[in-house]
Amino acid sequence: MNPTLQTHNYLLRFSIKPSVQRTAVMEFLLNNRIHPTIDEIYLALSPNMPTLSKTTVYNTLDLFVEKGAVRALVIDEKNARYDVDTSAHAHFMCNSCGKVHDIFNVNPMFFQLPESDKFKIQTVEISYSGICNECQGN
Amino acid sequence: MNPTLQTHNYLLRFSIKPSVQRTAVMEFLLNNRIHPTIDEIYLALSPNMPTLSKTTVYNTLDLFVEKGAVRALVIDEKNARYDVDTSAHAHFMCNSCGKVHDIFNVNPMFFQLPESDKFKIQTVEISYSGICNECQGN
DNA sequence: TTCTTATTAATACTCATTACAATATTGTAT
DNA sequence: ATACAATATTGTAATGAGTATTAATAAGAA
Repeated sequence: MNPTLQTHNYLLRFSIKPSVQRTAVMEFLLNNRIHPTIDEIYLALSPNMPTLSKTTVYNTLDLFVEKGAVRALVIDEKNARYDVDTSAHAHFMCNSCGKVHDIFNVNPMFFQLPESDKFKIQTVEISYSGICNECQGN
Repeated sequence: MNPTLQTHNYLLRFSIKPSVQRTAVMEFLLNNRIHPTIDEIYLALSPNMPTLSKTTVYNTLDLFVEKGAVRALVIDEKNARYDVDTSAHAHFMCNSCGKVHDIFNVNPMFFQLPESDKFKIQTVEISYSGICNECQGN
């Protein structure tokens, strides 16, 4: 099974009709777990898809989020970032280089939604920041 | 001791020179625990300070954050929000009205920084989202 | 095919934030 | 007080992410 067909099926599992553009975006997300911004996705794909529009990348990611195939991260005040891994895990952003990394060794309890009579709590996001090793020459 | 003088001293504790503008902004933050945006602060103060510039509000908040008097929240993808309460607590944003509220009944352990040999982790932010009671007519 | 709908593309627009330059204020030394 | 230097404030312009709109294209059904 070639990778594109695999991605096709992946999209179908989320009830997303797999167009060429959607498949390309999803394939990029699956193969590049870097929590990319819209711009990074667009810049990565446009050389091989010269007609690709940035608007399409926006629309595609909105759709992926709506269908639950992707999580939008609110950790970088500059840009929205997207993560294909929707399982419970936290993120770290380096304040120097701006890269976002996964943090998996976080107690799963932390992702339980707290009880509240004031709010119907639906999502959690646990975000860390600091400096990555590359940025402190270590 | 009048409120302004109190705010003066509050700023001094963070090594912030208390100008008229800074005092007004801090006083607003102390008296309005609503995690306001820059615009909300500006709109609230400008009637009584007609010459106030929005740039000053930006500069002031940047300074407050730098001095540790205020925390910038990254929870609302639309705007930055600011919180004078720098103690360990989480936040909830309503996806309908956009208001941000404090969540205090979160296990203090959740705010401990995890060990990592890849990153020097310096801050945590725990953000919840969903729908508030006002927005679901309840 | 032809009609209809969904998707993509291109462009224009909005609006938060930043950059920059000019003015005003404050603190200090004389 | 006055002069000077440092800091703070203001106004305007620029940037750039995200959104809205509309036209063009592709896909699907009849």
